[in-house]
Order: sequence, then C-alpha cells, then structure tokens
Amino acid sequence: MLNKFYHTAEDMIRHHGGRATAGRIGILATLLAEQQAITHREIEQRLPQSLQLDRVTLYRTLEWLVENGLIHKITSDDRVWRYNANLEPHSHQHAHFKCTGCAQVICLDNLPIEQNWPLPTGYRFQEIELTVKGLCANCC
Amino acid sequence: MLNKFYHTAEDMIRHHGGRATAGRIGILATLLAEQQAITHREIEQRLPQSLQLDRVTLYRTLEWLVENGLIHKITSDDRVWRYNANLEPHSHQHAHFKCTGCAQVICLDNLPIEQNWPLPTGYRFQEIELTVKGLCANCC
DNA sequence: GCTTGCGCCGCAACTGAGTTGCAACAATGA
DNA sequence: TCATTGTTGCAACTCAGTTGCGGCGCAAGC
Ligand SMILES: [Mn+2]
Ligand SMILES: [Mn+2]
Ligand SMILES: [Zn+2]
Ligand SMILES: [Zn+2]
Repeated sequence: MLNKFYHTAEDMIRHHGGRATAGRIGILATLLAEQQAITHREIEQRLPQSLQLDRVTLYRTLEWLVENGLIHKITSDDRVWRYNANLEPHSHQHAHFKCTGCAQVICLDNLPIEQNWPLPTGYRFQEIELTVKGLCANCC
Repeated sequence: MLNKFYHTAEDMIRHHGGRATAGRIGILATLLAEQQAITHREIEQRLPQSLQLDRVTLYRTLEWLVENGLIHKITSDDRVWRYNANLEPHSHQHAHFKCTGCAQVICLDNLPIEQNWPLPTGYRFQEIELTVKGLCANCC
C-alpha cells in the first residue's frame, strides 16, 4: 500500500509550506516506505515509471527535503550519500549501521549518543557522526 | 628538523619489507611531521620541489602505506580521504574531530570507544567510525 | 661495481557522484 | 484565468579517485 505513504508525504510537505509537486511527494513517499537508508541511485530505481525525474532534480529535491527536516542524509565510506525519512520517533542524533558485505545502511534509532566527549582545550562540540560497521543478518 | 622524520619513515618502510623509494619515504615523513590528518592535495603541496610525484603514484603509495599499517585513512562528509601516520601509541580504534569551520581533522587518540553496541538480532559487530564535529580553537 | 627482474612510476584516459547556469515550465494565490 | 515565483530538465562542468600500460629504478645476486 504505497498509497498511504504518498498521502503522508504530501501532508508533510504542505505542513512545511512547500509546493507539493509530484517529484517531492514521490521521493518522500519512497523514503517513507523504505526500512533502510538508500542512495540517489536506489531512489531513482524505485520511482514509478510515471515519475521519471532528471537526476539533477532528484539531487535538488533531496536537498530541499533535508533542509526542511523531512529527511536526513548519511555520510559513508563509499563517498555516496544515503537518505532516510525522518519518522517522528527519529531522534536527530542517532547512530547508523553499515554492512561491510552488502553496503546496506540502517538507522540505529534506539542508540543514545553520549554528548560529553572530552575535546582539546578551546574546542567546541557541535554534533556527532557515528557509524557501526559489521555484517547484517543476511551477510553473516 | 624534517630529517628526523625521513629517517624514521625509511626505517618503518624497511621493517615492513617494502622497497624504500623516495616517494614512500617522503610521503610517510610528511605525514609523520603533521599534527593533523591531511588530504591527498595537502600532502602533494607539502612535498618538496625535489619530490613532485604524479597524483596516481601518490594515491597508490597511500594505499600501500594503509595496507601495511603505517598510516590510516579517515572518512569525511566532504567525500575526501584524510591520512595520518600510525604513531605507536595510536590505538587502531579511535575517534576523530572535524572542525566545521576550517575542515581541519585531528585524531582523538585518548578517546576510548565502547565496543558493545546493541545491534539488531543476527548482526555482527566489526568496527566503529566516530567523528565529533564542532569548532576548533582557532575557529571558535 | 655491474646486471637483471620485479615492482614502482608517470601518463593518459576513464568513472561516477555531485554541482552550476539557464531557459522553459507549472503550482499556487489573486 | 492570469501572473508570479519557485521548480524542472538539459548540457556542461568539477573533482576525487581508479585503471591500463609501457618504461624506469630499487634491491638482490653475482
Ligand atoms: Mn538515520
Ligand atoms: Mn586517526
Ligand atoms: Zn549485508
Ligand atoms: Zn577550525
């Protein structure tokens, strides 16, 4: 039932005062339907035939969704961004897991991150990026 | 006194059974002399005139140094690798700090990393990547 | 010291993710 | 319905990193 996600996506976008274009809705719905964080390429592949967007549009839409706090993007060691929808219980600060076998990335939402890292004198803390690497259940 | 680092570098390379070429020694000495992790570009700039290497050679040499455990490389959100020498007290598992102002990256060697992250059932832990972001003393 | 073989180096071409400029288009609000 | 303004598609670009290959030079053996 992808329909549900399309409806939710449109709601989320309108609540942020943005134009509810087919592209934004489709991309956000795709990310809402996904259990893991996926790349630009993977999003492109999952979009329905009726919604083939230019790659640049896809990049710009993802940027807009990130800036408006509807999704977040994750750094990885393969130099490719991965994106995931910001569900409500999704705390802004959370860790991620990356499988070294299949490159799958998931959010570890229930992993609270310590904020008190002892930095050198004069340094100011802002945020943390934490990726646990290992093998997922399929790759073990 | 860069000379000292060149000597140390040559020693380290020979102890690993590798050919002690001018390029390897110069690159490793450059990293030994550095207090922070630096990029491919920055290494290139710091190499003396007498040792201008092709960029591909630089990439391949860095790869060799990483594989032989003499240096390590660090992922970053700007899609550029940064490299740092493996000094002896350098534990393999340590965190890094990246300044959001000047992009400087340093190793937080004395920051012990918890190894027992609660992963989903069936997942196997391998290693961790932790980057603290904030402002360095200069950028505060 | 001289020779030789294997590994290292430089060059050219390529890959692939992400960015920029600009003109055409379409969602919204009047 | 129309005008405004933000969004889209296209072409060209940037930039880090990779690959293939011929030639050079380090180190081992004489
Ligand atoms: Mn996440
Ligand atoms: Mn380090
Ligand atoms: Zn896996
Ligand atoms: Zn700084």
